Amino acid sequence: MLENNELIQLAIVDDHPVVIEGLQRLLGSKDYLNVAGTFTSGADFLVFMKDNRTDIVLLDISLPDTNGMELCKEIKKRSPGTCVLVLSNHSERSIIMQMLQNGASGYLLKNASADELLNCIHEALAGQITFSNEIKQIIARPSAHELKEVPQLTRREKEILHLISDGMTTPQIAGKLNLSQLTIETHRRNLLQKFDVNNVAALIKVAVQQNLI
Amino acid sequence: MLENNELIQLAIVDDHPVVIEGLQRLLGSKDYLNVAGTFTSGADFLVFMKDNRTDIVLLDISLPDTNGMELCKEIKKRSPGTCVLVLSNHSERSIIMQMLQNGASGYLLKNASADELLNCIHEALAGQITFSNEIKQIIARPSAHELKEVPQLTRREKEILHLISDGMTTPQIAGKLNLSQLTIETHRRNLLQKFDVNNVAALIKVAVQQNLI
DNA sequence: TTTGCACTACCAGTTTCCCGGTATTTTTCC
DNA sequence: GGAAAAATACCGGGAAACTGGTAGTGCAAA
Repeated sequence: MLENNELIQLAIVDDHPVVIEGLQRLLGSKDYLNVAGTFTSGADFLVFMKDNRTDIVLLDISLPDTNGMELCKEIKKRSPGTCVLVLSNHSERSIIMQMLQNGASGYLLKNASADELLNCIHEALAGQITFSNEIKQIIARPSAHELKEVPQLTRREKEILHLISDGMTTPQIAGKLNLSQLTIETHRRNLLQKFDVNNVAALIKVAVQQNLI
Repeated sequence: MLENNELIQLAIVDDHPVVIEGLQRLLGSKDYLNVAGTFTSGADFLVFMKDNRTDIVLLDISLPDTNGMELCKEIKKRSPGTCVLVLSNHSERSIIMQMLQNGASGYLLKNASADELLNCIHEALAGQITFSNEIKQIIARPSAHELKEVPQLTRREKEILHLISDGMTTPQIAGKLNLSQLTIETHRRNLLQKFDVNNVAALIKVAVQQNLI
């Protein structure tokens, strides 16, 4: 917890110097925070962290020397109290969610406004999970972001999709619904076709990612 | 878009009268919105909507006559301009995400504070996707909410999990990684054991839901 | 240096899934 | 009431997945 009137120590990790400079100009003018350091590599930041309290780090994912996902994990491991706010051009739902799972407190795309960035910084420091509006949109409706159409499923298809995702086999589903195994097979086939995938692993992945399950 | 000084028309749909009453007390005192109607059934609300502009509806999921998921879809179908803000005791990630996919603009649990509710109402009306803090927490880190431990995966296991979720078969993965099919089979076996599931469908569902993919 | 973990590989048998479609009945909606 | 959509069922063959384990090598950490 920050003491009253103590400056927020903020670090920036991004492989593009112009991004760092822009962020410095924006954030450097705020009298409640101190841009304690800026880095173009993950390794340099990890060294910095050893001797410098960092309340929050604005972290890009694409770095020359490290995988941002692993770096995020490593930051949280070494300094659990440091908030990681991802600032990235990667807008894939999968990357967003994995970064959150690896300990990031928040995620914004680089096109977020200055106000949004500042707001997210404050929310993260307040202990909240924080997303920019565009990230919330991606999380809520990934298909809209990917310009894909979510397949329209019939009542029975939805039911069977859920049962498949619970790990039930075709014989088990047939038993539960009192239908022929061949009927279940046809529904599975139809599901694979509607989602344009070849097997159940890809089907379930897309269905969960598109918030159908 | 609301005209300046025009009251926000808000409806409440919940099967518990005490919840409705509490919300009315809270919201009824706000001079910028009008509690246009309260309903304990989905059907009644749909009838109401026909003749009454509703800018935002606070919607429970468990209703006596309808499935809240389908009701949400139906509301958005009949009146796309109406914001649906889910107010529910259901905290399962799966339900949250399905409601969002069905068109809800936001989601809060019933234990959210008055301030959070009001804030979410404003964000939803501003065209944003909005979550209470607890919902963001659940979305970001479902395992923490479910008091489950996310399995620790080795580097190879992660790689193979991703490839499986992309729909690749064991022979295909073996070819891609230059490993024996039997090696891939062992990794798959280990993944199933770590996640305590019986097949790949359940494996991928849990992995995506826990934000590992 | 030793121990433990990760990774690789083995393999036969059984079960399940996917593929190539086609066809009939029931339900829903206009 | 009719058309269209949804649901049900068919079925053999081949491929893939799952199951029951066991075992050896290399690397990392203590």
